[in-house]
Amino acid sequence: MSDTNQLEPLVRRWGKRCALSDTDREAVLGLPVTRKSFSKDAYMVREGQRTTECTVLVRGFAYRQKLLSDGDRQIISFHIPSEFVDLQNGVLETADHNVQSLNHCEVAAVPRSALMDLADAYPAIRLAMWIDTLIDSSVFREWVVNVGRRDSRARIAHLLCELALRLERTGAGRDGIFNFPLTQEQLADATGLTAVHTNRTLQSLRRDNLIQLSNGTLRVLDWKGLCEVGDFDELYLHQQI
Amino acid sequence: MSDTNQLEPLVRRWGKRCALSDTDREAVLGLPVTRKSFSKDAYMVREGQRTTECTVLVRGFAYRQKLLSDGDRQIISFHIPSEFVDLQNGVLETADHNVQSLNHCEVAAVPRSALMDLADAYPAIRLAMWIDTLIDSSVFREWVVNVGRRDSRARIAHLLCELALRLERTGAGRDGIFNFPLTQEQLADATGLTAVHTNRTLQSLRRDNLIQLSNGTLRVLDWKGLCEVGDFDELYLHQQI
DNA sequence: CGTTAATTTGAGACCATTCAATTTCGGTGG
DNA sequence: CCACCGAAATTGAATGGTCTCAAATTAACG
Repeated sequence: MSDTNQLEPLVRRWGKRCALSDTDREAVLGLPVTRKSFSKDAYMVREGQRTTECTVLVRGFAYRQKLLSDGDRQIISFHIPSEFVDLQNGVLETADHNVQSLNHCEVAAVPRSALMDLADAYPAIRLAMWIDTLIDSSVFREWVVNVGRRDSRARIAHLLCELALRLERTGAGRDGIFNFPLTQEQLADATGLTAVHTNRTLQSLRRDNLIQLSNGTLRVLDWKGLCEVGDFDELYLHQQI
Repeated sequence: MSDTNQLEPLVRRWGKRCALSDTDREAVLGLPVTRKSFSKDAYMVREGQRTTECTVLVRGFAYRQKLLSDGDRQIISFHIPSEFVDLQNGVLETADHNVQSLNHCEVAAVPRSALMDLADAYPAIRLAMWIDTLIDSSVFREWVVNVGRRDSRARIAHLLCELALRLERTGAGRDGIFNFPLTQEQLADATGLTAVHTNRTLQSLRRDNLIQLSNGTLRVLDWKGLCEVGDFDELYLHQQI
């Protein structure tokens, strides 16, 4: 874990999607990176900031959020290791939202210019990057639907389906059991509900033997049932596997 | 209007953002396009479809939407002339949502392969395309916030602010007066409300002398006031002008 | 083992929904 | 030009899902 390249998981993930040549691979692994760690709830990116680098999550979870003028918060996405938390900041000049660590995080920060030079020089990498941002975009669209048109049970169920599937696909869980460090308040901020109602909704899902959730562990007891309740269709994740 | 190139508005819009050389410009204008028209409420793209082309809106309005299993609809974005309604379909294999015309539309359809070849050959154009998709993405994020955390007055006000600003920026309105063909049901589907409550909310905004809205015409009477109510900050549109 | 964060519970209030009926608007044909 | 029609907008009243506010319980952590 220690001295292997921080960007190895990224290359592995991209490699599943696009055919990467050895040259491509080495170009990515040769990127200048700064290792950083963030303690729980730290700000990794702030809205309004000029963009100077992009951040690959190596260990831990992160989330994007926006604050309203009245202090309310809406979480916009969650991120797991091997994902960029702010790839759009390689292209856009100003960050339009905040990124926070969910727990202790290790990241690799890549200077914006180096990343863009890489994209210009390597078509396959550029494509992988573009696809990353486009899948992000698709997830945001699904979240608009989730908070816009689903009731509380469906919202929570849908979010759990998404996270469970993404965790499983990256090997971060087995048999429907996952390390799941989200608080109920964070689940609430991601689904547009209050923490209190999120609590009652989780109880309702537990009562129906769809999930177990406690001590930072999520157990999906009934995947089909949970998908049903959450109106979940994984098409939007574009996981061509 | 008739025989000038359909893609002229697209080139003009991109030119404001990135420096395009004459070669760039001509390359775009030389794209093979199919002109199509759609009558009101026609489907331009369907979820699940294999992607074969991308569509530039030349005249009329369009919107993206997803349907839930119970038939409910969530509108995800609106589009005005000179914008692609589905640029991500140049890269992703499968459409993950529907696109519908709002009124009579004229569009230019560009084959996916031609568009991607262009992107590979012309760095400036590729960047313009990437930025387009990234701004889309930023708008989706803001919509997550809008439907997730704002009350009905703020949701409607915010949506009106966004559309008014985008229309004004493309020269499709002056002095806060816009051609605005959205029905209240469509406003409702975009904000996650019911048509009935949207109606009452609009009345409330009218009562406060913030807007007039009737006969397909929107008049913004108090821009600052409307921004205030909608908690609107245009940063997310990334309009570097 | 104390202290704070996170979860859970209860009761009442409220914003938005539902359902149904009515009115207005826009377009069409006689 | 008026009568007609369906779509869109408007209104009312009752219902309900979610919120608010507070307090109590449990879990996490140094």
